[in-house]
Amino acid sequence: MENFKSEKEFLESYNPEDYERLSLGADMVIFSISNEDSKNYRKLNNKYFSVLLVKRLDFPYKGMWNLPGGFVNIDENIDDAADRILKKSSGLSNIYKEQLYTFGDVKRDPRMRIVTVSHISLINKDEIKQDLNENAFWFNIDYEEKGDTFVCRLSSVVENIEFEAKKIGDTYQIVKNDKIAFDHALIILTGILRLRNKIEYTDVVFNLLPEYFTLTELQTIYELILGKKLLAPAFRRTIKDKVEKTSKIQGGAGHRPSVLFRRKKK
Amino acid sequence: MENFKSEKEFLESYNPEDYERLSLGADMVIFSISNEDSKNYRKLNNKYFSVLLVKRLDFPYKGMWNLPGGFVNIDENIDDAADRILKKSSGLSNIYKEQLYTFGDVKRDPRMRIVTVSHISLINKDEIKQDLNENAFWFNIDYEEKGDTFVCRLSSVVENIEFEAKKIGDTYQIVKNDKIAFDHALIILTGILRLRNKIEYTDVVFNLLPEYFTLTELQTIYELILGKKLLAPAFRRTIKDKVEKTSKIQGGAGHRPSVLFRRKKK
DNA sequence: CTAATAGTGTCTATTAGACAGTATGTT
DNA sequence: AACATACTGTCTAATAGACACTATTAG
Repeated sequence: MENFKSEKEFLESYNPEDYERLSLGADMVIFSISNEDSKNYRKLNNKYFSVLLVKRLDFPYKGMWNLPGGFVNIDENIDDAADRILKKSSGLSNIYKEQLYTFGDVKRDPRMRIVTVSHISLINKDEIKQDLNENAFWFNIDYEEKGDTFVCRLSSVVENIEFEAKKIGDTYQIVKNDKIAFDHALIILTGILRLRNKIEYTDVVFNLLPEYFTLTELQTIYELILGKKLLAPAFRRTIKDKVEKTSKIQGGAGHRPSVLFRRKKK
Repeated sequence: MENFKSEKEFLESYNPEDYERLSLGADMVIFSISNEDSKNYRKLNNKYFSVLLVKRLDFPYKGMWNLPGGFVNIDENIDDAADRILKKSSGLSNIYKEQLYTFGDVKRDPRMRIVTVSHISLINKDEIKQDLNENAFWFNIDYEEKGDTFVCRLSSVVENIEFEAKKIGDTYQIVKNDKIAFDHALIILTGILRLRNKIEYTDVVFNLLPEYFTLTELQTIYELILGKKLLAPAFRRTIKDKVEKTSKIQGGAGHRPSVLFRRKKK
């Protein structure tokens, strides 16, 4: 190595082309809650935990589904690329997002070496004002774990998808999948697990909700994400410091109306 | 976009050079536990939570400290690059590691766009058989948090370092640092926080220990990483399902000898 | 014996789980 | 009135925190 007198001198002689380079992408696992109107006036709406997927129109994996994503530009921060993709897919800005994991196996993309920084994002999809891209659909997530096997069913108006993963040590491996492109099934799985874990010790759930909500709605969302039922008294006890009662009331259904709560700011 | 008849045809026409590319690195936050012999025959050894840093001999940031790291080769998985760097810095293979976070701000490296996938790794440094690189040193970590401020002191035989970060929302920002290169202070901080969090609900600690250890040693390591004292009876209660008593005993000091435990495998 | 650490018993406080019961809208 | 959900009271079980006490070694 040559001997440079100063950092400035070093930088001027430095040629980035000397190193092999690759492409960097950002993929977004955008989660939200979907409502299905109930036919029975007495019953509450059905709620679903859902994820946004886009149908691929081009090779590779043409006709299969993938996560909203794109390349990180050479002069763009990863965070900014993630925000740009979120904005493009939903029209929304200032959305909750966090980095999930970076997937970079050499052959994950058949075109060339593309490393992707995956993110999860939580949105209240009722805030989306624009129409979704015509190839983008919300898929309701239903998953179960039996021992080391994780089975995930994704259902939308246009297609039903099922994939399966096996836990080997600390990592999961996709063992069944024929409709999700690239390694995106693994990314979705990683996102579900991250959110399930994080919902227990953070306040991220509130990003899925409108400003005012009932405690039953909040509990249902916890149940959907955790994949199990909770007992109301215990749930209300643990959540009580995070929310505050408002004077608003949600009525209109064939049963006792519910008080609307709001996230408590400290 | 052209119309391709098959995935094969598409791939043959695809030119990776059409996209701007960048360099990918992998940096390793290698944690271990250091022992300092006690002068008083009655007293236990002092233990420290420590991290491996390397002095930079070249520009940029010549003379400052950085994490062991390197580039991810174009035909190399990120995991394999991380293992290669671990092997190079410690001589060890099959070490515990996990991906930490991907840092990719445009200007994080003055040379060019380098995105780095940081990892944490936990080792028992007594297993290192080879000499460390002459510019690599173990730094004992001592940190404290006061409100939103995180102060971290790193001390080694050759240098003492202090850096400070402020919490803004969910993220930390380095506000004082003059001896750590690049954004590596932030990476170290992120690693400490991740480990502190993870030690509470996983079994990763055991990667820092030899096969046989005393419960007091184990408790001390928890205390060092968590940055607070624990009560022995409560600690022993919570840890008891993860360890098993052996018939070995650690004596030789001026006090009651201790039973050696081992990690319980299921 | 003494200093220093190892290890246990037990009381109390806090938190989680379970279940039963009461309350209150709309049709 | 009846259904469906909203919401609360309270008992019990499990877990965490605190402290005091006993045990055991080298010198």
